Amino acid sequence: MELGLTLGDSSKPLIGLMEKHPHQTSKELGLGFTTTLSIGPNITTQIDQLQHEEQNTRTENLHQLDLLPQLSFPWNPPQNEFGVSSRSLEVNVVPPVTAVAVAEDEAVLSSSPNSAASSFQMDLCIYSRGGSGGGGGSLSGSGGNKRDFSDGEGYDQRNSSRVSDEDDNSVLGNTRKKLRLSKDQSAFLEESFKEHHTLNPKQKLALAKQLNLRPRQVEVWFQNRRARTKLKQTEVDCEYLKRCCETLTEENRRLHKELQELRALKTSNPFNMQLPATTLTMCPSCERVATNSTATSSVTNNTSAATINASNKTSDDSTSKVDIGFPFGKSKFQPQQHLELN
DNA sequence: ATGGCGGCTATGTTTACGTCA
DNA sequence: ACTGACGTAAACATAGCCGCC
Repeated sequence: MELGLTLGDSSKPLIGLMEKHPHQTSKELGLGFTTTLSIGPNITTQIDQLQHEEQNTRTENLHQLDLLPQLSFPWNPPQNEFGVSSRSLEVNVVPPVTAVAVAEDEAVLSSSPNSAASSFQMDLCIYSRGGSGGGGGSLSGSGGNKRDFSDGEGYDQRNSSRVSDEDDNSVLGNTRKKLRLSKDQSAFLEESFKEHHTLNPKQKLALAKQLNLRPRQVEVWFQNRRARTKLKQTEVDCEYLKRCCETLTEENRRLHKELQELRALKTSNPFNMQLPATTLTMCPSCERVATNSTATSSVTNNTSAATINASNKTSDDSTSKVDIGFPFGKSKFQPQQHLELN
């Protein structure tokens, strides 16, 4: 049984839900049981890896490593006079005026009537969204949004797209033009995302420069990427828990059935129940009495004939009763010692 | 100590775009 | 070729947290 995450985030194939929600009870998570589950022989290794990686991640976060300059990607674009990659990207190339603005760290747009920026401002008039803050660049309609695009990024996008769409003469009014990132750009961002899931401002600027994008675009891409990763991980977790639940239900059903059979056997032929004492074991973790077949083996051992301690020869129910009911809620119970799913 | 401010992230929503029947 | 449904991803909106002053 293999559960994998395939969204370019293979570094974290499986994250235990409990680890991710250390302060939430299983009930809050909607699980209805408190267990640490183990599926497949590799789960411990995976968790160890994840813990190790998480530690690394924490270390990264603590030191805020600026890894970008050291990154070596399949292609390392040469720089043009703007300090911007001159590699030709198929789409979404920021026009020179925007590139300059990026290179100058989102410089305030020139108001010179003859400059390219002036036409840019004209485009702003076309593309400013109605009722969203006006031409000042602020998109905070309700005052709750403190991000007011003071760097003008949000409008660069419309400008660049407008320039690229001038040929088709499409007047889009209040609609925003959205451009797909090129494969190279996406791949580069993915590589960077593998290195670190968040960017500090320096890294953001460096990435934007290298990819010929605006810092805001890089920022948004990382936001969306994190969201996608989380969504995917949630789906994986849900599927994982669903399978665990199914397995545990089946195990519970099987054990109840086994218990019934034992009781029936005991009732019908009490003298044949005198069996060696060694067949009864105590689970070291949950301190519950269990038979050998369940305490040391796997749930796949369906045909095991559970035995009852021979010391209970008297057939006294109070002493010979074997509680095989699944011990949900036992805090010490660690199913990974009992369950192995194939 | 406290409040305002700016920067950041997480999360949810909107919307443009690509694909496919 | 055209079209509508649908999925995806870029962009946006909002709330909350944190550090700084």
